[in-house]
Amino acid sequence: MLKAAAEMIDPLNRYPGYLLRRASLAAMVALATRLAPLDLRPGEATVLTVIEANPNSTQSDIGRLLEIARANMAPLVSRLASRELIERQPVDRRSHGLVLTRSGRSLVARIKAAFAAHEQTLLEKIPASHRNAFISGLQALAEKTSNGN
Amino acid sequence: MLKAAAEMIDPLNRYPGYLLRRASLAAMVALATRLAPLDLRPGEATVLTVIEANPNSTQSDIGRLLEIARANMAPLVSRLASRELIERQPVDRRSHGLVLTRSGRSLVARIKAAFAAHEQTLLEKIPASHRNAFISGLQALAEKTSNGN
DNA sequence: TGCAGATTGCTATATTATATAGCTATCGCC
DNA sequence: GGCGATAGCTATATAATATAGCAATCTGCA
Repeated sequence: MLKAAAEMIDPLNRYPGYLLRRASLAAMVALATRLAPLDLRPGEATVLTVIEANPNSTQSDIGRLLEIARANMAPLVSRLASRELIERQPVDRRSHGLVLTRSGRSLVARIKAAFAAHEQTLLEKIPASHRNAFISGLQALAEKTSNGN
Repeated sequence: MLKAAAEMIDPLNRYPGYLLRRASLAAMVALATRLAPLDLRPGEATVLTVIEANPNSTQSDIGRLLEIARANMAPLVSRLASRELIERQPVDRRSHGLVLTRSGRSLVARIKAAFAAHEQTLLEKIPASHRNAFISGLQALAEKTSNGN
């Protein structure tokens, strides 16, 4: 009486919202797998690339950009610092700017290679003629709803 | 020295994988908000619509279809049953088929309306000329990689 | 200039989704 | 008849995310 999933009616398979979730989940698993050899989770790798692109940003700045709550940035940054991938440069007595260390810079090079390979793998699944429409659709859905936070 | 997120360089804004995650997250929050008045989370609402479309499926069947682990289906189904939205019909002494109760059926009608409104809201953000390419792109990324599970 | 209110980094905690391990009872099939 | 697979379930682990609150510090305005 076991029913194979393929034999069941899935009323959701045409729903963009459902597909979006499934696609995102699959991509996240693939990315996490790719980053595992670097001992980084996707959020950590992302923060490192943002620090490279915006040296001396505070962790609040980065949290705002990536929509990571301040409370969750603290342990994340702390772990990166304890691995000596980043350093905290004092900005004032309350905050500090984050910069990559030498080993952070070399790790970011590997992260960017992993990201590029990951994105390449995703794009390859989509016919070239659809890629621009696909990406601009994602941008429209990902857009923040104009709250300054 | 506060940097507005808009002033920072975001090296990820052209990455489909990153956009996918942001879009999916935004859509999930919107859907959860829409379902909150029904006291349902997205997964529960989804399971109810699948039961309607596939009456008498076992919870293992449904878990396979939606990729929800058996271990996590148990409490989910149990909660729906305790709210008398579904009933368990014995199939054999080991498993049972799930069917909607009367109140489950009327709730599913409201769920489907909420889903339709949600999907409509998502689609409206995408130019009509891009929608087909967008959806087929999502389908390509969401596709399971041919493992029988 | 001095103070009120905002911000920073942080801890602690709660919620939710997801994943693994393992258990018993039962089923299907050879 | 019995072995391996499956169903449902509990307990537990991991992770991402969210809120509350706190002390130190900063900023801007009266």
